[in-house]
Amino acid sequence: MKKEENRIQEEFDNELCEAHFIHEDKVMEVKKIMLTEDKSQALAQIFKTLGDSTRVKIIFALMNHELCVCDLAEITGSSESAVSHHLRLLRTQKLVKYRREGKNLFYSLDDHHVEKLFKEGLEHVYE
Amino acid sequence: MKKEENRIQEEFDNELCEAHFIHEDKVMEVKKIMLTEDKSQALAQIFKTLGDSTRVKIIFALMNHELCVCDLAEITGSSESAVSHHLRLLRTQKLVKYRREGKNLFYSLDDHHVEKLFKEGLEHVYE
DNA sequence: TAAACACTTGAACAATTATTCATATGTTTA
DNA sequence: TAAACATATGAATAATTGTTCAAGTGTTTA
Repeated sequence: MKKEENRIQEEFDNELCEAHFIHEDKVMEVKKIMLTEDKSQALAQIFKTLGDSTRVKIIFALMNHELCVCDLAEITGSSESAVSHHLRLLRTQKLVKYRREGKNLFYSLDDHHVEKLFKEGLEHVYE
Repeated sequence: MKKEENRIQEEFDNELCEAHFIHEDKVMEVKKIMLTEDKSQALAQIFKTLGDSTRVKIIFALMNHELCVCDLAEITGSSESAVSHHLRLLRTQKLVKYRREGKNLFYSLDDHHVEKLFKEGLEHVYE
């Protein structure tokens, strides 16, 4: 993650030597349409969330069944605590939701947009 | 990343208390179709690669223009060295390629499958 | 109502990853 | 051929993240 100081330093650099960049026209053009810092980070965040093999397994499992934490622990081969931490992350990003039934919390997917993204990724893995 | 010892421990646990898991039927069913460890990690790896805002910017930029390292450094607002490290990662994963033209290396995308994935992610960000 | 159960949570630790810095490589230009 | 340039790279550091462990919450059951 980039620090504020760097951005300032870099803006300072720009003023001193604008002619330094090889393809100013292309750079300007790309800069015009470039994603904002917020969008870039939001996009990176989604991918980051899917970028862990335990969470990949959790999502794959939930694409097929509503499941409780200990089911997911068994399926993914991780501890219930680890799974619970992952589910918290997925929950705060609104990718999963849950309902309580007695002692169990049943988790399911809460974002079919991400499901589409996930399937697109799957296709890549299967060539 | 999960350690080998854990997997062994957990298989040991299974033998001792199989009846422990709440929804054996669902669990069995999901286990049957579950991604292999390799596929899960490969899938996680793709997402992980896209899960960094600097790389997001690099890919977005390259979707629009073939660009050299110092252009990308300017566009993303990171140092040339940092960009170069990111490009190496993208290169080893065959997401980008480059051609040399004099002193410059021009980078471009090398995997339109990932481009599709990226665009799918973009749609998510733009709601 | 106490014990058992399913799960959550915070803190600590370990592993991974991004960035920087210094140096190295390959190319062009003076 | 030396200097300048564009980029790559390895090592070091800093930040982030995944997992574990111990303790906590809410629910059911004996």
